[in-house]
Amino acid sequence: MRHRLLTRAELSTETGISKPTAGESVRRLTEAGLVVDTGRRTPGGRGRGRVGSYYSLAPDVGTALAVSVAPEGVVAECVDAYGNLVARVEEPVGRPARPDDVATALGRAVDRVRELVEARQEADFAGDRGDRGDRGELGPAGRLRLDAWPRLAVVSAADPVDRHTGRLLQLPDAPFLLGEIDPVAVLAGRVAGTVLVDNDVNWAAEAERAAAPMDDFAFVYLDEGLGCAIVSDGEVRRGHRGVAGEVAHLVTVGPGGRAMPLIEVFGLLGLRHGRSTAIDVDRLLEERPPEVVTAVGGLVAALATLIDPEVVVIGGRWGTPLSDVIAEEVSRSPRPVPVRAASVKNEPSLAGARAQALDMLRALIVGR
Amino acid sequence: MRHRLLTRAELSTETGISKPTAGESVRRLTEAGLVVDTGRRTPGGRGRGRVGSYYSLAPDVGTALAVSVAPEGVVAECVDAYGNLVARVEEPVGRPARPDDVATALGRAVDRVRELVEARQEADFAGDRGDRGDRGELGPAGRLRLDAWPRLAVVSAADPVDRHTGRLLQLPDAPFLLGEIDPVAVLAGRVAGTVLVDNDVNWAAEAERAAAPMDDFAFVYLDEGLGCAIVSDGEVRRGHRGVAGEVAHLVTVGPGGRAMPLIEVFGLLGLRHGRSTAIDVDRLLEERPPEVVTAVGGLVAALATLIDPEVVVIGGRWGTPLSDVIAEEVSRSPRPVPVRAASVKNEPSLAGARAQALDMLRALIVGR
DNA sequence: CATTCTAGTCAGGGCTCTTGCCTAGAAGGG
DNA sequence: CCCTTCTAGGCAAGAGCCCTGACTAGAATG
Repeated sequence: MRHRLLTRAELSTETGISKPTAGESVRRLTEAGLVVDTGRRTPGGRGRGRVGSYYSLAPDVGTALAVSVAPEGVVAECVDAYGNLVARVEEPVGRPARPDDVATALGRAVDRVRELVEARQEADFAGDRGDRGDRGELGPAGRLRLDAWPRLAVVSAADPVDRHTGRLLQLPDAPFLLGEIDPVAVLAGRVAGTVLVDNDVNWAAEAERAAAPMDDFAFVYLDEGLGCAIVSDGEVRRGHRGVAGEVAHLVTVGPGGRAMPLIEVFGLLGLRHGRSTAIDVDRLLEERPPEVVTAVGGLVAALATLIDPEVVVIGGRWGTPLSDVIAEEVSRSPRPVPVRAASVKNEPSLAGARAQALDMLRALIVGR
Repeated sequence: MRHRLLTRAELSTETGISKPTAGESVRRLTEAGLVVDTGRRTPGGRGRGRVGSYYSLAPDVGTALAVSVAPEGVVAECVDAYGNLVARVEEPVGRPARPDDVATALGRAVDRVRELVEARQEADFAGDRGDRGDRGELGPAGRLRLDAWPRLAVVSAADPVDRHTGRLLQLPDAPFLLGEIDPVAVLAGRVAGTVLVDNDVNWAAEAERAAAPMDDFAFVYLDEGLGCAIVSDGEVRRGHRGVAGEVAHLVTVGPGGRAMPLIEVFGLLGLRHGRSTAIDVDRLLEERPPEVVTAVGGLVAALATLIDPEVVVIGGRWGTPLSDVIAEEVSRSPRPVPVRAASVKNEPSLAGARAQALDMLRALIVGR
């Protein structure tokens, strides 16, 4: 998976397994249909010895789906076992997002991804036939009609997710952006295997961890919704129901030193959108009220005492630009903790979901 | 380890390994000195077949130490691989506990445990010789002079512990009961292998988990000091430095709805001992001020939002009796979470440390 | 005293791995 | 131009650990 193309001798040195065993393993894997002789041979130019045969994963080991579901719309990506992006579809949703619209967009995005994958396989098939035909070397792989269905899906949703059912959860006093949709039900008929759903913030934290490996940190996401992911001992910890880090209701320091839930601070400051429960990010960024910084400082302090993170990473549309001020606020507290802005800027949740999808696909291919 | 005494045939059915292989394994284990033929034979009375030979762990696989270090004093226990208590010593410390006194008590307790273990081995040795002599069957095990040194130690300390060094840490605004002692240094010359030190609350949570298996819960310990252990996905999570759950400084709801650190509430209510930073438990239990219940409610609410526990377990000298009132307070909050009193009443921290010591000893014996 | 039952052993064989050596086939130098 | 050198890959033999099935040892029972 890491090298894409290897001879048996290379596999032997790479893995430390002896040559005969590596050769025999490749034979068994080929027989099982997991590995194919690509027909390619080692170039004469490299070294002088005998030419080797390049093997690779069979083209039909399958693909995985990574999907991001947010109020703006749905993004669905299909990756293969090498981590290549095979297809990508963006499906916008009109604002305000109604649950039904989101669910349909999700279904449509995945359907369109499958069409793209099919088209691409068709093209590869034709190309393969052409190539091989020229060299008179049509491998068995070229003859297969491939299955375009992803073997699994990993979904990132911009709302709390029930760990066991995969359904989105409305928590009291928390913004609920997408509504009661059930991604597992929507994808059940569109994916061959598991559908894993989790909160976008948890996936973003996963991406952050991949970018800068850390065992213990907290990822605070400050956008229209408020979220937080907790990574302990190298894993995202989701809690019993899966709603660990749903910080909207955490008691913090409000205006005038009063104790109040974090989300209430925004209400008091008139920073919540009139009709929905979401935060008015544009206005917040204009006004940058110090009360908000103090309140977030309280959240970070609570994380520091309860989780003891190495660092608190701040992301989100208003969290990232305010991270400096928050860091300063926290540095003045009696238990300071390093605070920094998120390092993954581009679609962090999707990146995390994609990495997870790739991991799971590889495990599925390798595992028993 | 679970059965103490088994024949090769029993080992075979118990493990699912075939009889010849089980027999061969026992031969290898005996050769390696891990297992011995006890000389005992299956009683004629049970079944009719041929008599079998009972094998057991070799008597020299070693023991492990579990130690609890608290302001009242030190308790040291020695357990064998079966989980038997081999020796126990209690070493009181005069109050107020001075760091030097605690360190000496720790060393003395461990020394006395070793003396007890040695005495007991001497007795066993004599007994063995007597028994076997009568039956003319002196096994090779009886001849060994055993090593009384524990192979590892697990220490529970009533203060925050640095995860990497094992030293006790003074955190700002938190009670510091034992002082800057370094259990690893004290035990280095008294234990053959690893010395693992952790906070008493974490060990108590471990004991709680053993009593009622739960994957995600928080354990709040309310005594002279304030502590909290966080169990996520079946493991105690210690955080980066190891001070996760040091809640004394957590911002909560103080008198008059003001946001303030938890420990400050006790200061305002005059519930801290004059000279030390510890809480005056007796007075607290007399007065049972509602402000304390509200403040603890804030702590539980913070745990509920950040950790999403299945239940919050409350222990400690004043936490246990107040757990009902706290549960009621929490049930009125917008995010209620089940709250109950701790179920392990008897030396919970030592019980947790003992279980860990046993686990590690067994891993040491089995592992490579 | 033959039968029955259990503990333990023996023989043979399978699977997967190893090492050591051999063959195939290309490149390069005298 | 041929021989040497080098790499890919295959073959043979054997180690290690496991299995199944059949056998032996030795006690209790009727």
